[in-house]
Amino acid sequence: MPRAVRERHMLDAAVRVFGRQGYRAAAMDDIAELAGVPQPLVHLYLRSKEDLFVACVRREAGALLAAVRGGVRAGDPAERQLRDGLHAFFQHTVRHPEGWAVLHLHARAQGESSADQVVALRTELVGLVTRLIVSAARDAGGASALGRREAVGLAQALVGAAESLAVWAGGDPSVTAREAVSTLMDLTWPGLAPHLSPIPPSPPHPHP
Amino acid sequence: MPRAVRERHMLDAAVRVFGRQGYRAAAMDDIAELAGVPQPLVHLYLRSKEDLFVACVRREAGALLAAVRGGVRAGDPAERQLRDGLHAFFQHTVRHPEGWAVLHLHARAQGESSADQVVALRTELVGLVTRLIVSAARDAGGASALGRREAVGLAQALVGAAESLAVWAGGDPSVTAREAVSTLMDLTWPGLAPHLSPIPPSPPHPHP
Amino acid sequence: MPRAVRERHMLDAAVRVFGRQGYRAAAMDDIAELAGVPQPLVHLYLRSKEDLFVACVRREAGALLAAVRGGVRAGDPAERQLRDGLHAFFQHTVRHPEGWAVLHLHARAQGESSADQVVALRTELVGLVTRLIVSAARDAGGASALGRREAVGLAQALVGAAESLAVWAGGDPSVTAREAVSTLMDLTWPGLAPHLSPIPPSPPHPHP
Amino acid sequence: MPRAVRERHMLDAAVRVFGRQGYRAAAMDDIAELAGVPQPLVHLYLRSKEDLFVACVRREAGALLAAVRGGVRAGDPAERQLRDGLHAFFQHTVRHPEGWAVLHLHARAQGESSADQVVALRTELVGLVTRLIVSAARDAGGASALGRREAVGLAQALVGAAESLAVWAGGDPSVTAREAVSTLMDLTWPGLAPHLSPIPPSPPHPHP
DNA sequence: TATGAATGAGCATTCATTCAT
DNA sequence: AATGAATGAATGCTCATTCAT
Repeated sequence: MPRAVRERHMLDAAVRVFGRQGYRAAAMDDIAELAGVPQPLVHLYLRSKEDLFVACVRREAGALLAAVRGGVRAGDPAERQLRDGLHAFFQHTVRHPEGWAVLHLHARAQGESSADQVVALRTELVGLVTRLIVSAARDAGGASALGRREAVGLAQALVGAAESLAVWAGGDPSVTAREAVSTLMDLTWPGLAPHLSPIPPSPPHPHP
Repeated sequence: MPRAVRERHMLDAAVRVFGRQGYRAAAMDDIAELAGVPQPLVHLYLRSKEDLFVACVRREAGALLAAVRGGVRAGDPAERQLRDGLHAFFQHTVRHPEGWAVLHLHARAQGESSADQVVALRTELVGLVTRLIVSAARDAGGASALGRREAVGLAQALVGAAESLAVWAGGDPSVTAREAVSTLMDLTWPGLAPHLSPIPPSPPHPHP
Repeated sequence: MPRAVRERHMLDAAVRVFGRQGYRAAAMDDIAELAGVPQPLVHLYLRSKEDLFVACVRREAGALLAAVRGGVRAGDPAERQLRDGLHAFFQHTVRHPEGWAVLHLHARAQGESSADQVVALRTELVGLVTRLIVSAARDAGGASALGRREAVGLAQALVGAAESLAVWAGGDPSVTAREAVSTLMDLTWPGLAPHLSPIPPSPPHPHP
Repeated sequence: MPRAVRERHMLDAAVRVFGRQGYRAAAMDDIAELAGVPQPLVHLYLRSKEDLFVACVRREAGALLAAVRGGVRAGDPAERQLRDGLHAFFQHTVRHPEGWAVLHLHARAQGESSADQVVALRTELVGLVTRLIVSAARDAGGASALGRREAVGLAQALVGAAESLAVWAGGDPSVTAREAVSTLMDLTWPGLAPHLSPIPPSPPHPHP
């Protein structure tokens, strides 16, 4: 069996165990057993428990980010991009609950190196949203003055709301990704739209 | 020294240590030392490490909830109540970073009993917001049909956004509680208002 | 059982195990078992394996040095002091073979801190002999020019010879401490005496 | 590359690593890496860690013995032979510090098989000196009765003194091999000479 | 009641050694 | 013959918890 695939098995197992038990409570023995390999092999491949954890976090962060990026088409209008990005986000977190738990629950509470990965992920996501807002606002002409700092604040709030809904959707199977998107867009698009479009779409929510 | 005050010292110390190190990494020795009591006394008063942790979570959750409740006046209009509640929330989390870390970072990741406390806290906060929305919507007449489930979703998103901004404000001293409130209200009030007022109050952002 | 005596038992056991197996081969478990205490207690009392080893070395070095010092009377003539010191040295090393093994065999080969203890012990012993030689030479008048460096060299050789004979005597029960003293004095006194007495001591130290 | 030379490289590396770290602390990995060969090859050639160590000890013991033997001319007078042998001894130990460390510091502290090699080396050296003394004494006629046992004792002391001076010279570059020889001869020759020369050669230190 | 002392269980990590090629 | 890969065994150490006073 090639090394790469063995290593992936180990990471899979590690994400599962770390996601369920947290860093300290997770035993290297359990991870090795779940991966079906002798425990020293885990050390041979991934050096130490901390390195293994950081590798998990990095992989899951990368996967989530890729999912979000992959769900968005660059040329689309801002609202479309936002909806698509959120949809991809919810779909990914719901489909990978342990990875999401590692990122959202455990990685921030453990050593610097793993927390940094999460900070980087958040920075990336916030940046994505911020860029979307800023560039759309620029297209909208000078109508509304929206500074960089304000945009970042809005993006922080948006990402936080999305995380919360991801947990909500993850814990209740009756909540679909699509519903989470609608909920979040209903709540925030009216506040966002005026900054992003030249003419207020005469009634913001046209209900004839 | 009366038992109650000794016990409070222990909880203070425990919140500090748990908040900084997390559940597993925190050593009972450290907590006892910081509290200035011999370590078996902690067991005598709080039974076990897990019980101690749950007690911390319960106390901090209660304090946060009390702060939010205390910041709101019942008769005020919905927007006022929301703003005041958020302000109290941000102020409390910023002023009690270790307690906030225990609640936000660690409590959800450790055993059922502590996670339950956080769920209860969230349920309470979400309920607060939900009741605000629902009752305001009821006052607004049948204008907009907003079901309980939709209201819960919105509240979840709102609370999540608030948590995110609390972390943001906690990590950057230049961000005031007031700015966090504005940011969140700017983002979400336009989406909320139509449901809460009889007449869509002359479009929130008047664009002639 | 008082702490001091428990700790001594641990050191006794440690000296035995370290003396027989060397530092790395010695297992903390073995030491604890031989001492009749649970293994974490050893860590509680003596912190770490290295600290335990250093404590052993320090104790054995101190004991050997005390034995040598205790065997010598300050006012006696140089030859008498040398004989008595050597006798005490051989007697002690033969009676405490494991302690001697720790000092002579293992302590110099392990970390700095333990090697330093041995260096200190040797420095002390060499200093003892050097002072004996130098002061006796001074008493002898300017007859023979014996510089400090030469005296140190002679002392180094003497101590080395003594160590070798200690191993010899330790390995062969038929060799008594007294015989080891005679052997070493026969070999070295004729070379030493001329430096230490004004007139080739028809009686070396005339006591009228 | 022929097997013999590969094997020598391994022994070279092993002596370096063993000399610096001691038996247990030395890792087969380090030795293999320093020798520039894959680690299983070391096992293939030298069977096991212990065998490798014994091979090192045997080689270094042989080299030291050869150096001493090579420094002495058989027909020379006893004093000359002793001086030359010591000179060769000091020169070799100073020039091969790691080999000397293996022999003097580590080999005696590890398993029987390596300790035996050191015993054999010492026996050889002691035998060399003993034969020198005994045969010179025999030449000297019955003047002094020097039994075998006495001769062995003297030789033990002499070799021990030499070892001590070797360490002294090894640790202080200002001490030359020649100075070490002088020091040791000054100390011991007066005690040795009477046994080795027909007529106590007009007392070594003339006492009228 | 309160405390100094003790202990049993668990865990990450290292290393010599051996397969499978 | 020679090597990359794998593994079983062992070890130092920490910590929550409980006695004995």
